[in-house]
Amino acid sequence: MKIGTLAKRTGLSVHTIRYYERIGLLPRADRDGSGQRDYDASILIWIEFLSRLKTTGMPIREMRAYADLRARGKDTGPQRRALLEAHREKVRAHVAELETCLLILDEKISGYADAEQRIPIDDAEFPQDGRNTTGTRAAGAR
Amino acid sequence: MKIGTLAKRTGLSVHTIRYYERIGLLPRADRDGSGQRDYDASILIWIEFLSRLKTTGMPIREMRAYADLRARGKDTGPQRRALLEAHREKVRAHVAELETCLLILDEKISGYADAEQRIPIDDAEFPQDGRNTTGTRAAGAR
DNA sequence: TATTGACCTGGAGTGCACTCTAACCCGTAT
DNA sequence: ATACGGGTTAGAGTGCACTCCAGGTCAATA
Repeated sequence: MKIGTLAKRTGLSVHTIRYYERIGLLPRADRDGSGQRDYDASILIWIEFLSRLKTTGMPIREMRAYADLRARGKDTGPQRRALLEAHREKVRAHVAELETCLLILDEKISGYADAEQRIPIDDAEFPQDGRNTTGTRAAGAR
Repeated sequence: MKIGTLAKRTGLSVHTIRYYERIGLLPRADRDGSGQRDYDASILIWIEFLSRLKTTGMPIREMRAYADLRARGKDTGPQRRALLEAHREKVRAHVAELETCLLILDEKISGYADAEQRIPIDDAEFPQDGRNTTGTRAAGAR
């Protein structure tokens, strides 16, 4: 598989794929006869996992640390596990924080909803912005 | 309250507070006799809310849009509400994504844990290369 | 009086994670 | 034969969100 295909399959740009290789997130790719990168399907799994790490907010330098351990292969299992466990805790903490923020957002939104309730469509007395309040008699007040 | 105090109370740096004012996230602060910013306690609530938005991943330009609506005051309630509702959906979606990632992390970590289980402390023998050939019995030959 | 520490401004610098450019090469289709 | 649609490199540029610096003012303390 060539780099363009890989890009399509992963959602990364070809630029990003080359960038990831340059910084060591992806292993140096095999080349075909004319020097072009030729990927094995197995790379898809690795990239997908990297994307998960990215989604969960892991910075690139940490992904690189993980990638480096993986490249060293044997005996680095415990370290990789420790790294992922530490990361998992951070993600859990972040999720908890987000849940709290969601509650606060809910409250704030309810506050606005209530305000809209208390002052019905009736606030036609600030016409200037022309917010067409749902088309209900545009020719109204004033 | 002066900027240093506010910084301490909010966890922002004084640099950041001035930066936020410059870009319009914070209202222009009142000044005391000698031109120094003098904050009213009410700013704490606004900053706390901004921090929530930030925690939930809202980019600064969007916080600014919200701050601008707020500054315009009257009649912008519905727009502010819409903005927050849209944001809330993004946050919910992100949380869901994180939950999925957590499951995958769990699996990955279990995988490493299992591997450590299968090869106890016994692998003090470093078989130099190649795939472990797991046969190193040590524990339960499987 | 001199020093200290906190404040002020405009503007430069930083780190991250891409993203793009210039100038090149290669194989296929018209 | 040449145009095109890929690929290659080193290196420059971008956008975000700060973060810091130089050079200054001001009030209080040693």
